[in-house]
Amino acid sequence: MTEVAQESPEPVGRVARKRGRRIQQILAVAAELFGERGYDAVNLDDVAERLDVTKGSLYYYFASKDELAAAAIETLGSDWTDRLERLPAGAEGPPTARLRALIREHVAIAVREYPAALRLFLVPSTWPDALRVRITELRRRHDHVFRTVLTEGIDRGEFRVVGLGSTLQAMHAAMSQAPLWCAGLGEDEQERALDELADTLMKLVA
Amino acid sequence: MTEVAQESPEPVGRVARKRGRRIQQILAVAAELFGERGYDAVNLDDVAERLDVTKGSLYYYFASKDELAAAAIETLGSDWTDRLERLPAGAEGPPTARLRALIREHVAIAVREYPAALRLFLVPSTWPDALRVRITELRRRHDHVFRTVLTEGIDRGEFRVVGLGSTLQAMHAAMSQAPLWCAGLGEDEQERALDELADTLMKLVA
DNA sequence: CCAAATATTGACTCTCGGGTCGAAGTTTGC
DNA sequence: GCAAACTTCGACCCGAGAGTCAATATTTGG
Repeated sequence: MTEVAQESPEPVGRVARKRGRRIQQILAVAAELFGERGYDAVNLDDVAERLDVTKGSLYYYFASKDELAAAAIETLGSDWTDRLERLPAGAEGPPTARLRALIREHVAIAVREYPAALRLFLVPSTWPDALRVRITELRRRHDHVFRTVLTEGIDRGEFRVVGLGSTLQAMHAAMSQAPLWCAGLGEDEQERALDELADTLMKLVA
Repeated sequence: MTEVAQESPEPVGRVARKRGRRIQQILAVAAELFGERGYDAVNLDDVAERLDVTKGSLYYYFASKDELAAAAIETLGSDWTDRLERLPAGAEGPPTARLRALIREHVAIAVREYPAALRLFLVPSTWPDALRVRITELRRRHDHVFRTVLTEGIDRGEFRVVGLGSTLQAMHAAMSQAPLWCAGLGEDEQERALDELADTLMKLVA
């Protein structure tokens, strides 16, 4: 269901691996474009062209635009979410330090390596229904990471929040829009901007 | 340039007024749809259908989809922005009270009466170039309102912020996503949610 | 080296939706 | 009541882009 159009009795030889690599190449390009432009504005000829291939080839691997987009979002989003979940910052130590590091690293990674991914969260309604479900799931996972640290900090008395919901909502919102905010800044300015943003968001739990 | 397709030597009689009303009706529907779905996903047949009219009629008043969308955004956005700029909360009094009221009222109005408008700010890149300019201008005006109160509060020593930029960015981001957050809540819950959000955002300047 | 499996092509179809326009219907002002 | 102005209709054109497919090229394993 996740990616390939044809389902074969999965022969795991050289061939299958090559096929897998090709799919990864396609997904990488697709993810970039879908993230940049949104669903409607991407056309498959463009995707194909970037791969020096024709549209027909895409349909050899994916049954439809929807399926390609779904798979692309899947990789884009889950790579990124996996990474968030495994951030050492999220692991242990006092909640204050953890949260600060979590915010800072998460945003840095997002802005640098997945500038497109955050778009997914901004206007879910522009994506086909099937994709929205996946997006919601990803969002839930992100939420969970931050919620965990937050509740722990609150329990320990390190954090004082007005409300868990609004705090999470404000944090996610601000982080989602960070790439937009950072767009057009130089390396250093960007670093400083992200530091500032992280510090600002920490005030929400101060 | 703003709205009508044909430019006449503006006869300001009954006819012109009627025409004006019709245009307003069209814009109201268009604004709602464009705000809800974004530019691409709206098709003019849908807009026409909601008005119990055919597409041809729309083209009698507007030269193109772009122009209709531009005019729709114009009304949607400028009504809303005018209102923000004129909020009594923004006028005088101690910055703390003003900012809190400003946030609270602004979000309430946005969620209740302009649920679609905020979408404009979320992903500007999905709109045609001409519209992006207008959107940017609106955003600037919103920014200005909050920036004014913030700087005053800082000068007076009432506010302590990490940085003006990141504070504004975080506030705008959170407010922009409020409708998404409030979607599906009942009247009362919504009120409480918005109160909570406003209080949470006040922590950014505490 | 050859046949079978795999991958790619490019020309094709088809639908959707923006945009046009002359004819028909309605309103206005005299 | 009637001509002129204004408004609406709906059939039509057209380009863009999703999706198809038989033919062709390439790779693989024996």
